[in-house]
Amino acid sequence: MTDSLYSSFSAETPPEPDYLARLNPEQKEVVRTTEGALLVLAGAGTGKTAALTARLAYLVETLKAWPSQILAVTFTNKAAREMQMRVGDLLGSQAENMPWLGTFHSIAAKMLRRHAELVGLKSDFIILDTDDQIRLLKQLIQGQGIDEKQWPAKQLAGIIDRWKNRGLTPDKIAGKEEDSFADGQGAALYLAYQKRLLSLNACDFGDLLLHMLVILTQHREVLDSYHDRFRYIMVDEYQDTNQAQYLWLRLLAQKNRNICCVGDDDQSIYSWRGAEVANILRFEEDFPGAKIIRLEHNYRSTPQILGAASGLITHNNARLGKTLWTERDQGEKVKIIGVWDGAEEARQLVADVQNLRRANIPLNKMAILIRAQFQSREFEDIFIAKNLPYRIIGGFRFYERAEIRDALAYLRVIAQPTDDLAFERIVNVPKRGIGKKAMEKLYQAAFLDRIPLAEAAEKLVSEKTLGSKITQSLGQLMNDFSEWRKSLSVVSHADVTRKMLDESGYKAMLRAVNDVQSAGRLENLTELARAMEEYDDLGSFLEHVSLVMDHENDPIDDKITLMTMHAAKGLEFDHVFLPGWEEGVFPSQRSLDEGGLNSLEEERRLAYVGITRAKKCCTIFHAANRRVYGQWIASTPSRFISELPDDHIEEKSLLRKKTPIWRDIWAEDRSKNPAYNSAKEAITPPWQLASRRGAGWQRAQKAAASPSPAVSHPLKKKDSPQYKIGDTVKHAKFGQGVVNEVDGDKVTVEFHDKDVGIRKLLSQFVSL
DNA sequence: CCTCCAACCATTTTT
DNA sequence: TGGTTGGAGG
Repeated sequence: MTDSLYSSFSAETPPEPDYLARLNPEQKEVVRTTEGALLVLAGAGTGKTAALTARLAYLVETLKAWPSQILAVTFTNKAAREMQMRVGDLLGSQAENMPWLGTFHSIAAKMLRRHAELVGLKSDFIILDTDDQIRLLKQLIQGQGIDEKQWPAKQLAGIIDRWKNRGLTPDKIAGKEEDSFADGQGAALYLAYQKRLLSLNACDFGDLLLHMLVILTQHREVLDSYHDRFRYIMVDEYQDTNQAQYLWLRLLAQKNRNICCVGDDDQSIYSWRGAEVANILRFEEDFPGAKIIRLEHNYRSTPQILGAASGLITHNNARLGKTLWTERDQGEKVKIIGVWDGAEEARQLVADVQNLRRANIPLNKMAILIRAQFQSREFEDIFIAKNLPYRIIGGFRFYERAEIRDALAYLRVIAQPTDDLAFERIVNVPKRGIGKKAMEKLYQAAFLDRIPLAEAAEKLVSEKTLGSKITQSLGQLMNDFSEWRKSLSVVSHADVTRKMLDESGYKAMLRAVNDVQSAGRLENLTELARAMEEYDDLGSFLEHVSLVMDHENDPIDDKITLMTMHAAKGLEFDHVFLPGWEEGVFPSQRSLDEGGLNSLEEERRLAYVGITRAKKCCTIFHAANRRVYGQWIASTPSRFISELPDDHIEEKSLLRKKTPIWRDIWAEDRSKNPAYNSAKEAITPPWQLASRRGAGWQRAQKAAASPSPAVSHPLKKKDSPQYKIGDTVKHAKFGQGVVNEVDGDKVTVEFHDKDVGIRKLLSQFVSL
């Protein structure tokens, strides 16, 4: 569209603003449909965020609402941040005042802090992490005299979480539900847990929404105030909402009814954590007269990739249905490569990567998407060996690492001496000789006087009721805490943190270990202090941590990305590699065992998400043999491969037997066996057999020498020559160093870089 | 109270 | 196979 075209009818219609002109007709319709309920079914790569942000800008620019009158919710902080940024680009300074753009949890927390007293909390309540939650539950379970081994706290945490996701308060747990834990004690434990949380002035994640639900249903005036405030509501990734979030939205939207939900039922991959696809499938019933707009013009992938993905997803039944199309050039077919085993898969994949790299394609444009974390090992090993820069997303998040959590616990105690859970966590880290017995005395003192643990500790120290050694070290700690607290008013909180990490002996403890991991841990702590500098004070930093829990790592470096398909949702790459497409791995046997057909469909949606991440090229791998729990297993290619339409794929087998007969096997099975789709009754893959057979069988198999790839593909031990003491060697990450000690295939190297220090590593990771 | 070894058991993950 | 965890022993 050109300017002249516009000017010709500008007399009646003013020219569209830029952000509208850039959109396609369907996207424009999304923007202009401001009143009433609207469901946008946005397929993968169809410019959903562009439409959503334009709609937000439009509402503000046409003066339908102030930025502060729009509620815009996302699931992740990343999505919220991106939306904030893009709205900022469109609206400029006006967008700075978007107080209600955020994740479900951050918005619910913000609301809850205003009305905390209505559910018995104070507005400065703390938000617990999963670790705290489990420790607390463990105490309650043991307190009830229940065998914690038979009924693990982790399981109860999961059950309570699911109850909360469904909007169920303890009084609503009845019948069968109660029985799901420790012979009917579930509901009682849930109630006890909620009481304990209140006494700690604490909340878990589920509570943020649950408490708000209670408040909004029981306090009309609060609900009214939000009805007046929010003229428009927008929800991203609606297919991921759980029952509680749905109820919360419905309450808030019930008066104005201006709610716009965006989602894609084909990309619903989080049912296992409470998301209900039903919410999106049922939208029209929930909001009678709702309008539905489909975004089907894909701007991301080639027709080949889209064709393969679309063909796959049609095997699902529970879907609203969309037909994606694209104007892009045909492109390459999806490649399917069969290999002998996991090691060859990794080697082959990396060879492909290096070919692309030689063609000057940056590593940033490539990604390896896996089903489960255990698959990452094989790739990490080869990345290090081949010196290929990589980035692993997910796995352990920064704020979930033990050392970071410990440091945060210290900070929490500094900020709030009443935070018992934090105190408990670090009182004996590093070791201060405060064990079970001393802790029992502390609990008792705290319980009798109804005071926090830290206060009880002060008391016992001054009364000298504990052993002299313990009194000494605990006294020192309490003293340190008050010193750190005091210095908070003198120096920055980041500096207090550095001081604290030193004086508490925490850093010294890590340094004393001196293994491969401790150096990284120390680095993380330094990074933590640095990250804190961006926050005004300790309180706001801790709030950030409990809600945001993420930590951007530099995406500027040219590295290949390795992550799960779950983590890849919403992202795109020119070249996508999908390894491990074998029955049992993907679709995951565990998932199938648990949820049957529904799970199979969810796995298929995950496969769809995986393929649609690719812009130009998509390569799928499957191995004939794989090691599972240290056991070699012959594996069958994934049924998903057989579901890809023939004309969009290109198969290559690197096995001796070139014929990919397995495709026919699946095809035959599908036509003959009506149970194909019911997962459980489908032919039993070897993987499943492995997980079901007892250890006795496994040993027998081992003795009988199951297919050993070490024979067919001898590992090139030449890659790791023998080193002598005194040799100067080089490591991809740690740089140069001198060999101190040789132990079989491991070497101990003293690296020149002092921050790295002395490390023991596999000799294959270093070179002369 | 701490350390060490055997027993155990292995998805996906955001907030 | 390998990481975690909890109980026994020092």
